[in-house]
Amino acid sequence: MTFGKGARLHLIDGSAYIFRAYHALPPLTRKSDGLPVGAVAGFSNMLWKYISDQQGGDAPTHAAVIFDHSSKTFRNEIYSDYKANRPPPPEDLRPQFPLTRDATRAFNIACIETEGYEADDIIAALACQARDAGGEVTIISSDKDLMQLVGDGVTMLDPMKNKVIGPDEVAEKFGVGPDRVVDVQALAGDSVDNVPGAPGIGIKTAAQLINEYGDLETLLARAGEIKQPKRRQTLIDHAEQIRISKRLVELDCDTPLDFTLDSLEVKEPDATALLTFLSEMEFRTLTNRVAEKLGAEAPAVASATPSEVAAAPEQPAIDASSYRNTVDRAALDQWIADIRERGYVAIDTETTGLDEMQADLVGISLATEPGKATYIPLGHVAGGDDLFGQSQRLEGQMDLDEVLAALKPVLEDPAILKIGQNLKYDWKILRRHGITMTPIADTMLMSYALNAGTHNHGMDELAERYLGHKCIPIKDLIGSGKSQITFAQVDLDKAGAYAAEDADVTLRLYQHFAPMLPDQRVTTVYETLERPMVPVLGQMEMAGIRIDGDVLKRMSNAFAQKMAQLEDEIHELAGQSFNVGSPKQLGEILFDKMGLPGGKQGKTGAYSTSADVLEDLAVDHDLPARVLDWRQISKLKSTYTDALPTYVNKDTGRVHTSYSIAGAQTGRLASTDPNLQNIPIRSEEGRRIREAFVAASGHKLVSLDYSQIELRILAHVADIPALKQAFRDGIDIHAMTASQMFNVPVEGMDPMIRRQAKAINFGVIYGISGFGLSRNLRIPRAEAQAFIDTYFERFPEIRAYMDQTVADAKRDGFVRTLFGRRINTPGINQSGPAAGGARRAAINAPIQGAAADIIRRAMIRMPDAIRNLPAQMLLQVHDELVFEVEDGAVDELIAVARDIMENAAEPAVKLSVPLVVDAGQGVNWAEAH
DNA sequence: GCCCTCACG
DNA sequence: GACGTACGTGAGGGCT
Repeated sequence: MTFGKGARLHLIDGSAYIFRAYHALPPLTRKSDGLPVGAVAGFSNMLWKYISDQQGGDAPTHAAVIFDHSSKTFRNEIYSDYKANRPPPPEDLRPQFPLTRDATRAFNIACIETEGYEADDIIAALACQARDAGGEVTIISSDKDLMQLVGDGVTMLDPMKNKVIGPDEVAEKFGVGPDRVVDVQALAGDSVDNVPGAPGIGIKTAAQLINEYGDLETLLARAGEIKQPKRRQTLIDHAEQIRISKRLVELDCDTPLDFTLDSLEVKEPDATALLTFLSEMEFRTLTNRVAEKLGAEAPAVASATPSEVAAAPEQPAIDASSYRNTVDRAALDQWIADIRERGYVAIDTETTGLDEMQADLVGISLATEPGKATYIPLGHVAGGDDLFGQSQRLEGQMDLDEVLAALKPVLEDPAILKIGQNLKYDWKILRRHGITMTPIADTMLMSYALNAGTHNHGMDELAERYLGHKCIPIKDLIGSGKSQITFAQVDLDKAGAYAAEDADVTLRLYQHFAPMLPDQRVTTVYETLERPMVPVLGQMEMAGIRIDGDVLKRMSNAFAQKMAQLEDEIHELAGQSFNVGSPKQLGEILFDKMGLPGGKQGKTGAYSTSADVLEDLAVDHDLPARVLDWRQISKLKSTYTDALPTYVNKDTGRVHTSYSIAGAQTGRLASTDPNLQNIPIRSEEGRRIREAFVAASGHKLVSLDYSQIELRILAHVADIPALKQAFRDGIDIHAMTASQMFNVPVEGMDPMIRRQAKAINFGVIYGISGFGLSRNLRIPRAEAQAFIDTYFERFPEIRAYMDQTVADAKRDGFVRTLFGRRINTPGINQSGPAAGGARRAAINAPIQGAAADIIRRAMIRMPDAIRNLPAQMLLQVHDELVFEVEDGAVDELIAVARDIMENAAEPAVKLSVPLVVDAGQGVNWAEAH
């Protein structure tokens, strides 16, 4: 097609892609030879995503990726310091530049660079030509220097935010239209590119001046009329420098091009060329993905590191058709003999659901070496509808009890390792059948010890990342949504392929991860903080906690009444009826109809109606105050009083949460289905929900919680003498902080002062900012910043610790807790706003993580310590453990459990501050806490 | 399935 | 000079 009317040209800013890819990804290297390829990988992924996204009716007819060629351009002749303070590209990025060109060509997209010109110049020339020929141009970049090109026929697209940048967006950024952007840039200058501009003038002022005088030349000619003396003098003194700046930022249409627009026509990628490139780069996931999409065979991708090869030589490909179901005793006995001989087995159970307390066992799969796996179907039924709602058991399955009886000695044999993925699930299922698996290994927890912070640890993700294998999705077997069936209804062949594959994959993951634990120095973490959690949490979850449904029911009714009443009042105040629960509708009422102050927020453009905002409005208005009340009650009702009773198990009459061991980045547990780690306590109405968590008759609930554990850890790791002494002396730590900061005595301290010190103490743990503290305390930002400055002056060790932690994270790509837990920090070397978040997370992780380690250590020792007491450990809430104890044994339990908790760090770590545990007891959780 | 909001440590 | 801002979670309801 000849370029002309109707043609659509996409111009991709290649250099921006490269740097974004480089900073967004950890420093990957090609496994076979160590060549750095992280940026190439990210770049290729972005190109692939771009191509995949361009399938609609407005897909481009022409496209090109444009690169910068060299750092010296004609602009250096205009101004020798242009881009002079830009650091050279990182060592490991440099060899990747030519590879990104290769990648572009492999994707069959035109690849353009010209000696002596920046990518921006070429983009400008192409955009002009294409526009003049009657085509439409989209520049894929968020570079502000390109915004001057926006106009008729030319738009930009921010590839990260997927947001179109048109004249309005340009005006929003620069305060002037695209045609005046260069004037503003000339005045404001640019520190990144070292464009001087006019000193003391930023974009805001520049836009104001240009809007007042029309354009830059008029402004410079009439500079003498400017009222502000300093500004006037600046413009007069620096007129020449400003004109040079304009020439630096200005892009013109006359960059010589040695090719035509027609040559940029979009072509289909050549499958062979593309797949060859990707497999040579050893991008396994992308190779497979591209092959699948193009309907081509993926070439083999080299993968294994030397240590992996040693662990698992010549693994056969994962092939679901190679497995055979085990359906008779002779075959089962053979498997058992094989397992006994080897001393290990990978195991996976298939059930009718996700709730281990309710799901029925449907089958068991086993694997003993890569490629050697089987499925033992036990409870499969006919799929279709049956006569009386009775399910028809399928032929060709062994008897469940017989199989379990045969496997039990193996599964409980202390000399045979049972390997699983998320083995807590299978452990609980089998425990319900009287089998207690031990010893165990868990590939999910191995990955967590190694890779926390980098990615999640589900089997499908691990298989894809580390084995280059895409597992059969469960949805392919049981469907989804309303028509979903249970695994019991899946036919035996399909079930066998799926289940045996899971065991096979688990075994391979085990072989992959096992040698890496010592390599990465996380063996101790895995062995002492991860693996032992499985039986401990398994028992806690199976114990469950009793809930008084009547109490919740009564509260729910009361809440319903109160909500209805509040709703009426709110509608009355609003003058119309609307859904109070809809932030969208509420925002429109508050800000459009009533005209209250409080602007738009967020990328969706919706009004924020968060509690923060409503609290400010509530000072002068009744409606937001009522909405706050309504929200609180609505939350309590829907999330707690209504939802909790639905989780009561029919058989046990108790609620059984499930803890994720590998869910949180820091080592904390997370509680789901239901979440029992966020039961209300801060408000009085909410706190009463805890009255419904009750002990069995003749028992009490006992709660033990660590006092200030994170601050104590901070005092220890950052080695802060004043803080450590205060903890040793048992002084009120927030009052002590306030006393040090504001030079007031601890005795008779103003509670407000103490409150502020407390907020700062917590803020420090989170990587404090003046902004955050000012919002939290509702004080002016300058005041908050002054507090923080004083704090760091009084406790300089904290600043040093924070700087050191961030430096470590930047150097290593991870931080560690006192106990060696490794938390990876990808993104710590990013630049821009995202870096702030990564920094704070890196500062917080060792503190939050060490606290998590300590309570894990206590929990792991607890079952043995309390084995002779009539007591059970039921819940963990980050720094709190909840027990159910017979009435007569409460005091003894408290003594024993407190001792374990207070000494949990030892002997691994000798803390320089004491750990203190507070205890409470009662018939319900509200009393006990 | 995403966003907003809010419950906890 | 501007950006976006406390760390870590899970769940329910609205809306598309």
